Amino acid sequence: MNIGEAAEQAGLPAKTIRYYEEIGLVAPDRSENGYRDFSDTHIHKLKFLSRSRNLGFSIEDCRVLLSLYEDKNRASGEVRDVAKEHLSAIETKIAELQSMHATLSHLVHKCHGDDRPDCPILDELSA
Amino acid sequence: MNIGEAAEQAGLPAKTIRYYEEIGLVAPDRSENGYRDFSDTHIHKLKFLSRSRNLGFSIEDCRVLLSLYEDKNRASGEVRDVAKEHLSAIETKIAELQSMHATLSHLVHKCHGDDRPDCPILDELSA
DNA sequence: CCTTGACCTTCCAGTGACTGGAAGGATTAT
DNA sequence: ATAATCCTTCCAGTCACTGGAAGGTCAAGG
Repeated sequence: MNIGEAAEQAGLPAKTIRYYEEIGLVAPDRSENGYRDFSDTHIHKLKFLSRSRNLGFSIEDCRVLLSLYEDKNRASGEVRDVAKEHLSAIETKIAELQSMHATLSHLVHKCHGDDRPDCPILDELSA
Repeated sequence: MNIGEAAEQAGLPAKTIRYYEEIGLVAPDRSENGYRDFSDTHIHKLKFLSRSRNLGFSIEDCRVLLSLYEDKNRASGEVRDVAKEHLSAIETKIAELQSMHATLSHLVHKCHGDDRPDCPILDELSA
């Protein structure tokens, strides 16, 4: 199948699929006319990538996960380690964002937000 | 003061300060030897930028906030709008991360994580 | 048969916000 | 005098795409 249909099936932009090929995540065949030709296996892989990326895994994580997926003798512990590492990165990020949110929402509440120039938000940023 | 001390005072890497100059966020003077020369006002601005960036504002937001800061007649409502917009972006991001976290921690718990190849995480990613 | 439009190809450049490093000039300390 | 440290500019790389240009291919309609 051509890249357009592959994109639709996998839920990824065609551009992204070309990029994934370029960095060696997927290797579609080529038709005689030079068009990429995706099999169901390729689509499967692309969906795997799409789901992994949606869970926030980096491309390099995805590469590892894919290779573990294709290694029928992998230890599930290895997969778990990658996932746990990523989980704690997510936790860190959430904590950072929550801290920003707390500070900022406090400031927004303190600011009357009208036509007057007096502004606690700027006061805090410049303090 | 030279860039090294400015960096220390502002809590920003020298490289970052040069970058901020390049994109027009700060405009230090120059000494005769060609070195950048930072006044207290410049340091103040750099600290402002550092704090804003730490709250997650984009560089373009920072540019707006700085110009509002320097406009003594600004309406605090404008500042508040920028901050509120950013707050809701943070909220969106937190929600996304929490959703990823929920899915992933569920999978991690389901995976026994030992030497056997059977792995619910990969099953889910490939499902 | 020709054209139109939708598809496909490659290649190059840009995004955000830095960060690293090379090559070389200036200053300071010994 | 020399070594260490600081400063300068410029170029390239990061991450994961995304946009666009220039051009080849294919299916449908007139």
